[in-house]
Amino acid sequence: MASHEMDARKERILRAIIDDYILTAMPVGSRTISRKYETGLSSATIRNEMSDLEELGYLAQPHVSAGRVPSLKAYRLYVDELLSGGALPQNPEAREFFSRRVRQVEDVITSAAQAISEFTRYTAVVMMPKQLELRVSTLQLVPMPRGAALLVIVTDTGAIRDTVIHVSESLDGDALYAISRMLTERLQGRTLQEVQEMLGAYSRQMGGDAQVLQGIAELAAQMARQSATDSVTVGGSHNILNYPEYSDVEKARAFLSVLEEKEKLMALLSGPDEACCVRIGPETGMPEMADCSVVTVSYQVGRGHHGYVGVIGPTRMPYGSVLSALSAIGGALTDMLGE
Amino acid sequence: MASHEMDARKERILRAIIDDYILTAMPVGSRTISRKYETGLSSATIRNEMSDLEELGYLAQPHVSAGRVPSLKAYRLYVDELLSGGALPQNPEAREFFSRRVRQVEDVITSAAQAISEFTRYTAVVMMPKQLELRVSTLQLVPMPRGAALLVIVTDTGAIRDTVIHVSESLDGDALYAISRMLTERLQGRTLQEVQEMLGAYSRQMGGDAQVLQGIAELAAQMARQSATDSVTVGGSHNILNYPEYSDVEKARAFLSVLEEKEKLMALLSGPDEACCVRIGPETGMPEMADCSVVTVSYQVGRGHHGYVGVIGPTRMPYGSVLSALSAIGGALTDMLGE
DNA sequence: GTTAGCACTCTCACTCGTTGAGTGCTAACC
DNA sequence: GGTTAGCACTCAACGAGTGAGAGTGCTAAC
Repeated sequence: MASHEMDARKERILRAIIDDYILTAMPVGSRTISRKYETGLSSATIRNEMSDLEELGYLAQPHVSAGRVPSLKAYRLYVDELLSGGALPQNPEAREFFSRRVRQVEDVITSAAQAISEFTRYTAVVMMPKQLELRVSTLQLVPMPRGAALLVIVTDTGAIRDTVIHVSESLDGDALYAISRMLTERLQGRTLQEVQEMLGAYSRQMGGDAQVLQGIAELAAQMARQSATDSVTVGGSHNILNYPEYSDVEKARAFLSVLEEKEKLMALLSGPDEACCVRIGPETGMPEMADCSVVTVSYQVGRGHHGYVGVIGPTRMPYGSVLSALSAIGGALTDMLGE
Repeated sequence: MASHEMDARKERILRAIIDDYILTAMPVGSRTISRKYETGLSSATIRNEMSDLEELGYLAQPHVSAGRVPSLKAYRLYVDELLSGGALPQNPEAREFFSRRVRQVEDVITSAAQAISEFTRYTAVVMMPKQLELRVSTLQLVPMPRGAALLVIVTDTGAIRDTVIHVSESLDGDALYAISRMLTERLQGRTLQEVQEMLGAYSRQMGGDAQVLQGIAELAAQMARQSATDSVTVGGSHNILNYPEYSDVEKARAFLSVLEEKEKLMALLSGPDEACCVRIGPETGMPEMADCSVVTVSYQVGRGHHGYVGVIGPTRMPYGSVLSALSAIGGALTDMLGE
């Protein structure tokens, strides 16, 4: 049974089949391999090898007289080789794609998702870990025309959130600054939860500026809510329509509807502790994604926390280039958010 | 030839056909009308009327033994009646859908697009008119941890933009406020263009805070760029997959790719001076949208300027409910942005 | 003016050959 | 023993042919 073990030639052939299938999305025949890929072997020999590879579980036939299609096990092997091969191919291009305006953490995340999806032509997902116990660092009111003011809350982690509130028209910039100072002094270092609680007490003391206090309370509540849950962003969701495996509208719709369920998305992305992770088909642990692959790369944000950037697409995916694009963006995110 | 003119009964039948077609997307037969809609007429009579309606150009037959399908002319009549019928049906629900967080103009726009698409289940597009000559109202630096500061620019129209810049760690909140005051004093009332020009001069005078000035210049440039062009946002783009007319992936892709071209989108939306506008098929003036309809409602923003909210979908569309949803959101937008 | 009845048309779904790609196997070859 | 040529075989994809069903148009009766 010597021929039923993997050898170098089998691996070469298998790789050629995977490459061709990734390219064409069509079952690959023995003739194709012997001609398009310079193996120096005839189609008959390739056929024998393919037959062995099928028995080994690396190939499958959609039907008897079609070519072969790589199995999940084949993708797994391919990816493992890719990952064990040490450093991923660098990809400065991908990084270049990601040089957008950067406003606050959320913007970084969405730009990253956009950049990845544009670059890879797949659907990109970026996830931010939840941040509990956010503490207020600064609280400031910026004057706006017509009795409005922009309330800005900055946390110790650098998260920014703001909202427009109405204030008495008699308050000028200096007055607003004085209020800001006072508020910052009292609220600095408090968690968002504490802020909400404290405002109840204050509102009795200083009835006049109830509007301001209410605005703060609302914004703090909103920030707390948002930061307490992991947040996740999708980019390029309709890129899947470019791939023949989704030429059935129903499939495309099923795919897109999963993307709208944040919980599922997060389940898809998070989990692994490794820097890179490729989950193929059922490995995603989600039945409805049984013929998709998820490639994720983690990035550092703050001390020890980490988020994930990922790509979701058909199992037939150029894992190498996707991984290198992802790790480029992951690196950029670590640089920007890691400190 | 009396029977070849439109009469009340023909209109009633036509309306029933349109309603049924909007509901089912299937050619409507005479029997269906005589049974599902309480006309008190037999299918044969309906058939005669349908034949007349076809001759009048309101109906078409995909093939001889299929039912009838409303023509563009029929939709046009239907919509015209709807519009001339005076006030649109109010739609408080739609307005409720649109009660989200509101940060700055852009956020309002995107929330509006989201709300409309979620409510109507069609693709929504919202457009903001360009705002030239934006003048600085306030400019403020908000302290952030670790030598960073949030630079906020507020314009006279209430547009807000911010960015994180690096500043000397020695500057505390009061120092930043002092700088903010100084900057506001000098730049208030200037247009964004002027601000950019003036900063060149300043940077020579006060070398120390070159970073701050550069940050301002960049942000001003960005604001100017963004506000000088009309901006447009899409929501619920993949809602079209819900409709059988797009069960062909190629059509869906063509549709989605138009949505990505901002210029085309703007051409689709803008134009009419009326408050409501329904363009059916070729009336959109865009060949690739020949079997889509575009429904737009305008809203006021600032003095005289107006933007548009719209829905894009198949010609078979419940124009009535779409219009009322749009005008509800349009009203809300006018309230929020109009002043 | 309205309706019942009937012949007619055309799509849709299904079946049935035909075609062609690709395999598996065997026998010859190096 | 490994490699290759040749050939029979299989099965999806395509096209033509067929029957059923939906819906019409027309005519004649009410």
